Amino acid sequence: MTRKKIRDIRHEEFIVAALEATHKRGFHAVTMSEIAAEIGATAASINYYFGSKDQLMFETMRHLLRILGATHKQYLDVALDPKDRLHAIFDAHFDPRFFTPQHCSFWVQFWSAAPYSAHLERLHRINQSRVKSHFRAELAPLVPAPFRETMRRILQSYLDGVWLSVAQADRGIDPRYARQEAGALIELVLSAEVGGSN
Amino acid sequence: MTRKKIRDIRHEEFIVAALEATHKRGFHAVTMSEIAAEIGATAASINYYFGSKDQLMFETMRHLLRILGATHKQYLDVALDPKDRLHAIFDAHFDPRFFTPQHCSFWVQFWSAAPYSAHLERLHRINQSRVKSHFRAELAPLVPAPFRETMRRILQSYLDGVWLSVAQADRGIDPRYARQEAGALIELVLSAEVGGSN
DNA sequence: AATCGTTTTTTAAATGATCATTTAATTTTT
DNA sequence: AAAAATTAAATGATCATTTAAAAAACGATT
Repeated sequence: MTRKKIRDIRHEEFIVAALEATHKRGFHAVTMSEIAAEIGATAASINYYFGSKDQLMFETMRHLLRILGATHKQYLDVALDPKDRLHAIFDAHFDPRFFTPQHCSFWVQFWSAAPYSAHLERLHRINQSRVKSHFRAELAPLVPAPFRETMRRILQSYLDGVWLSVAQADRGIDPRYARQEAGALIELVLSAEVGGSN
Repeated sequence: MTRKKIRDIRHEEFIVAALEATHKRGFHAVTMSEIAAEIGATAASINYYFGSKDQLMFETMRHLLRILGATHKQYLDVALDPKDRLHAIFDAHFDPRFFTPQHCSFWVQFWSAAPYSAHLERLHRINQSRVKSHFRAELAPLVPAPFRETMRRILQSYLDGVWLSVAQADRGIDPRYARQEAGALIELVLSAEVGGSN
């Protein structure tokens, strides 16, 4: 049953290689040869399979988005109440599979390059609005309408900021700690009505 | 009294040009010629004044850090109580002079490239710990010790995340709105003790 | 299982383009 | 006239991508 086509195997391998090599050398500095060398292959075969360097990077990001989506789904499936569902967003982003300098640094560098490529920008917009609508949906039963949008922005900016910091800290951050901290912020946000307008 | 040396004038001009051109074309994509063209000069003169492209980028970031520091100082000078002082950090980062796609996008791209250059990394570390210690100092009289470090991280990640989002939104965000939102987060953080441990 | 032709995969080398940087000469300022 | 500032052109290096050939995998036929 190991009927996997070579094509699919290579696809997977080169994407992993792209993540690794990019983390080592930087999104723009990394060369085709370096990526290929990561799996003992040659630059030309990247083009054979992906057509171009840009396309490889694009597919690599799509791969990250796919596993992020799947992970999020897993957490949603076991969420019991609205608060769990809100936690699920952070749990997914802070899942050990993702929450590594490798992924976060690819992520940050990719997005910071996005505004300069229609191709990448589109992917960014799609992902951004996906996350946005998830946050909105989960916050709806938890936070009264007047504050809701503000709280969403706060949570979302915080989330981005944490990834940014992981991208820069080469030792990474313990996922458990990140979740705990996110939990603290969620508690704050949910107590907003109580805190009132000081 | 216009005794400004040509050297200083060009320095200033090229830094502005670097910001503008980088915003248009991206940190890595932008070329020396494009930056020079921004002020009707030629690539060679950038090297005459700065020695290299990297050095120009480095100086440009130092310039941003300088005016951020000066702006922060201004706000601190009129702060009356600890809460004002905490606000001052956000007021500085969200000052109209800074809070533009141009600055934020240079900022984000620069930092995302920082881990790959000892030169840039050093600058990053210095700035990072500067901001960290400011946050710590301002939070000290406001938040009890057990929560303090968590709150600091939340605020700091949030701050980074907002800049990231401005870098990507090409129309920018109204500074007044950003400050208001930061104010809301500060209120949440300061009410933490009340909210207690749920 | 061995052979041979076909297709797929891989590579080494060639191509071509882009740039940062250097150099040497020119223009401008002092 | 000397020094400073500027530039056009040359240099040299780096890469992504293309090309053409080699190697490996495959499959049908003995």
